[in-house]
This record gives sequence, C-alpha cells and structure tokens, in this order.
Amino acid sequence: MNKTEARALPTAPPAGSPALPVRRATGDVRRRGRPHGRPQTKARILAAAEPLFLEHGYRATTLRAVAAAAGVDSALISYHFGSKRGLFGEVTQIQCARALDLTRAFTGDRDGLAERLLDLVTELWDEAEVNRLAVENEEVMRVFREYLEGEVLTRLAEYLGGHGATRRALAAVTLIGGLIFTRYLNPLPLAAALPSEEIRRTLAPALRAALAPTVRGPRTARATRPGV
Amino acid sequence: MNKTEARALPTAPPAGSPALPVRRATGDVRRRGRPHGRPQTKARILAAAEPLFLEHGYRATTLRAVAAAAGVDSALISYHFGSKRGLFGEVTQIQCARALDLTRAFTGDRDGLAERLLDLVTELWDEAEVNRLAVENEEVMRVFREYLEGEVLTRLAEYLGGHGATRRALAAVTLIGGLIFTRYLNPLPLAAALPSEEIRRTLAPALRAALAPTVRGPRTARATRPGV
DNA sequence: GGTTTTATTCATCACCGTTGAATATCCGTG
DNA sequence: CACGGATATTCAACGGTGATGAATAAAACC
Repeated sequence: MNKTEARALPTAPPAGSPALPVRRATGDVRRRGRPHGRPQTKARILAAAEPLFLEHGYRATTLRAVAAAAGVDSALISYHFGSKRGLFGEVTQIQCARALDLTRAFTGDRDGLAERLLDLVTELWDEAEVNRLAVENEEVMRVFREYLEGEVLTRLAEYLGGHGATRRALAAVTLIGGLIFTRYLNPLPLAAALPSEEIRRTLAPALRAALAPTVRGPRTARATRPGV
Repeated sequence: MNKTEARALPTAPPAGSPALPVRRATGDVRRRGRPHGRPQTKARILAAAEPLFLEHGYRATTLRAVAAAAGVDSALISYHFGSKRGLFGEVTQIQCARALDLTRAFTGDRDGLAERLLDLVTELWDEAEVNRLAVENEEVMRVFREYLEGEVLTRLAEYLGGHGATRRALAAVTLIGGLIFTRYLNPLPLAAALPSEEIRRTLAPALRAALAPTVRGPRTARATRPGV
C-alpha cells in the first residue's frame, strides 16, 4: 500500500570500508559503545514511535522506521523494549491512560447517569487518538476488554446496586462497547458523523432502559422505582 | 509463539543437482509446467487455508504453510489470489456469508422484533467461526462495518419506518454491534459465558427502548402507536 | 498442427524482527 | 585515582516472510 512513504532506509552503501562510522545528517558521528551524557534514548524512541503507530498502524510501522525517526539503531528497540510488541505496549499504555477514566460519570445522581456516561465517553474518545491503532492489535483489544469488564462493568454494578445489578451493568456495557466500537474502533460513517449531542439523544433511551431495574414478578407494570 | 507447530518447510536440500524435481510424500513427482487434468487447485488452496486461518489467525498463517497443506507451490497462491490479502478475502467471504443473514428476524410482527434479533444474532454467531480471525484483519473489519451499516441499519430503518427511523435503527445497531463485539470479536468472559436466553433477557429491554418511537412533542405520553 | 493462453515450479528478491558480538561510557568499590 | 562490572550503543548477520520473474508444460483455440 503506502510502502513508498514509510521507506527511509537505503540500507547503507554496501561497498567501501566496512567499519566506517555512519555520519548522520546533523553532522555528529555515531560511534559504537555507550555514548556520553544521558541521551534519554528510551523516551526519544517512544516519542518517535507514537505518531508512526498512530499514522500507519502497528503492522505497517517497521522498527527500522522508528529507529530512523528516533535517530538510533534499530537493535536498540529490542534492547530497551524487548520486542516490537513491547514497544507498542508502552506506547498504547500511554494512549489508553488518557482516555479510559470514567470516574467523572460515577459522581452524581442516579437519574442523569445515562446521559453523563454517554457524554463522557464521546468527549474522551473524540479527542483520544487510540482510534487508529486499536483494532488491529490484540494487545490493545486485551486492554480494552479488561477495561470494559474490570473498570466499567464492575464499577457500574457497584454504583447501581440492587437486584440484578450485574446484569444491568452488562447491558449498559454492551451498549457503551457498541458505541465505542461503531464510532471509534471501526467507525460506521453514520455513527462517526453524528455530533455528541445527537449521540446522547439517540442512545439515552436505550441506556436508560438498560440501567433500569428489571421487573421481578411475572407481569409488573413499567414503573421505574428510583431507589433500587 | 507457536512457531514450531506451523513450520513444515525444510527449504529443500540446498546442495545437489539444482533442477531436480521435488518428490512428494505421495510419490508423485511435481514437474514444472501445467499439470494434466483439472486439479482444482484453487479450491484445494481455499480448503487448506480456511482451517489454518481459523486456527492461527491471519498473521501467524504463512503462505508457505498454506501451500504445504494444499500440496502446491507457494507462488501459486499469489498467482491465483493475487496476494495473501486476496486469499484471506475469499476465505472470509465464505465465512461471512454463512453468518450474516438476518432476513429471518425481519419477517414477523413488530412487537417481537427485539427478541427475534437477539436470538438470531446469538444463534448465528455462536456457531460461526469468524470469531478468531475477525479482529486482527482490517479487511474483515471493513466487511463487518459495511454489514452493520448497509445491511442491518438500512433494512432495520425500512422495517421500522416512521419518525426518526434511522436514528432508532442506529441505536439498535449500536447495541447489536456491541453484542457482537463484546461476545464474539473481543469476548468479555462474562458476556461470552452467558447462554443465549440470558442474553435475550438482559438486552431485550434496552433493544426495545432503542427501537421504540421517539416522542415528538415536549412531553407526550409513552403510548406506542404501532403504525407510524 | 501451430499459436496463444493458462497453470505450475523454481530461484530469487527486498525487507522484516531479532540476536550475538564488539565496543565505549558510566558507576560503585577499593 | 584505578579498575572492573553494569549498561548502552552500533554493526553484521540470521532465518523467515510475501512477492515476482523466468522457465516450462499442458490446455484451448483456430
């Protein structure tokens, strides 16, 4: 696909003196061995990797391209992060921490919970950049899974309480997961184009119903008791 | 990871006479050039590729392994399918056609639609095998996206009709997409463990609310007019 | 029967992620 | 201060990947 764009390593002139040190564009000569001072290489690699992963995705981002962007040898990535997965893991851990905190929605009255949840999710994910790189990598999927189950579902069930709290939380997580999936991870044009107020209007009834206490008896009326 | 399992190509003895034809385990000698009869090679490749993709996923399935399983040269895959993507595309097209037909849910009365949809989705996906290979490949994600938007959403909006039909269909698609996502594509343990009757019980209220006509005026009653 | 088209094998390509060896600096201990 | 690991870096290579072009043989066509 876009191979030509990400290609930046001419693999060095094969002939000539073999052990001649590479002269970078900046003019400094990279020698073997530990360099002087504290070059903060690990951070530089992370900073170089992040936009590349976001732009081209996991697969199409090569370690050699990251190394070139960071101005270091590609072997340093394996040295510092163990593997390409390891590097990606650290990058996405940064990314995810930014966008996965729903605590704000859990403070407030029970009645506005549905709207608060929807608004917060759209707000956080609209400006998060996890979107691109998420679907293709199973590490991200694992993080997201544990987030949905461990963070959202559990805390929601606690917040709700009462009869069938876990079931109601699961219904809500299904809807919220569906929102994130169809709007960010694998965006349907129609869902991605809607402004967040429209999202709230569209999904609030369903989310309210998901959160509402389930009827116990065989055929009770549809009254929603606010307490439990 | 499981490299040792899928490795089956000793890359041939490098020495010896160079153009000596390879002798297969079956005893037949593969010569160059077009073979006799109609070996149905394309179908054999597809049949060999399907279980490998399902077992090991897209990434870990190598063209050489598929070729070895099919008993042909690996270059034949590029010849017949263009690329690895092309092969994967044909395999998943078969897979998807099996599990993505919701017509059955759209025949019947409007009242039981929610339950019919939920039951059909769980029934189809429980026995479908798209699960494994789905998340990691963007081709599958594209198919799934077009399916959700083009097939489910459009037909649902037609079926519903009336005011805000598209909006209600979008809410339903969000929930159904969330179900497929959290139960099959990236299964949460809790959602995947539930039997389908529980799924119906859990999600039916939310899906009903999503499908229900939205109120027009500032504070109309919650009466559901069946026609429009 | 001769020509073109199609199907196959083989050798090879560029590139990928990873690893081992060589090397140079840092840092703690004497 | 001397010195000896520990650490950080470059370089060269390895095995494996998907793809491609040349050689070749059967089929299909006229």
